[in-house]
Amino acid sequence: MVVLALNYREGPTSIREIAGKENISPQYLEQIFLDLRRAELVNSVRGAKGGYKLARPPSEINIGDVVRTLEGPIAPMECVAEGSEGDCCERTQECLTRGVWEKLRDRMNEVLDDISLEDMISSRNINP
Amino acid sequence: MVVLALNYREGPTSIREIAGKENISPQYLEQIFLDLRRAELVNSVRGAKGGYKLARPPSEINIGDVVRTLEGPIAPMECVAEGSEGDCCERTQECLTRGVWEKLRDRMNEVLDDISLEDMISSRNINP
DNA sequence: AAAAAATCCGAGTAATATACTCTGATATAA
DNA sequence: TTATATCAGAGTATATTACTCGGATTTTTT
Ligand code: SF4
Ligand code: SF4
Repeated sequence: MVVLALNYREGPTSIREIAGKENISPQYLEQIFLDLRRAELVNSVRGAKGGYKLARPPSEINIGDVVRTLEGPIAPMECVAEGSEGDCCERTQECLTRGVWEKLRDRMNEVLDDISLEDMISSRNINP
Repeated sequence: MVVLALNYREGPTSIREIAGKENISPQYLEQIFLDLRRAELVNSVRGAKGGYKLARPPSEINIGDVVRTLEGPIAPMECVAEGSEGDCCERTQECLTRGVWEKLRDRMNEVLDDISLEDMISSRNINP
């Protein structure tokens, strides 16, 4: 996604190109981009001279969206993951630990939702 | 550890007792407590009527210490884990993503280091 | 003294997740 | 027509991790 952000003004970028730059196998990268496209974070152009490009400007795509798309809900424990409400453990009521995971989960999402691809390529807002 | 915090004034608590309360197998719990003792978060008393007790008051034991002891370094990616400086990836210099993981790692540690066992059993400082 | 109750310790196992590959189909440009 | 791409689903293989097992040691109770 960082490579696509850098190429945002250009035409589509092919998997081959990105895979070469980042030392990832094209086949694996392909799976990743399929998920990104289904989540509408990128658009695809099929056929020769095709490839992928960001669906929105880099400033409007945050890392939280990317990570949640590729890795699922951001959570330190299954029981506080978005979508698994209660079905993971029967003692969610009396559990004194759950609150910790909820707080951690919320901070994690905040951090990642607060960084955009634009921030990453301009190295702003990440390390002071 | 929450159970030990609740029993802090009493004598040592046995694995059997905790395992029963929390629905964990005693054998597994044993392994966990061995690590906690080696990290000097708990003291052990061997023999009949023995068990474990917190090495310090609940207010002086934070969740970060417990988690790092049992799960290793708190980090969203291997390459930003404490102790794996550089040896995980050769492109740490030009990597634009690493800064994100560093920031996330720091915030995660901050959250967990800021919650003590005392906070958990009194349900303060966790959920407003 | 013997038995019971507990921690100590090193291995070993089994299920699961995840990183990654394979094969083929479809679409588009040259 | 050919080369270059994405699309798609299934399969594999490795590593982690949750968990177990067997036996030794220490202390209390009988
Ligand atoms: S016991 Fe608490 S922390 Fe553990 S899975 Fe259940 S609700 Fe979550
Ligand atoms: S490429 Fe960057 S984020 Fe990935 S392992 Fe290397 S340093 Fe870490």
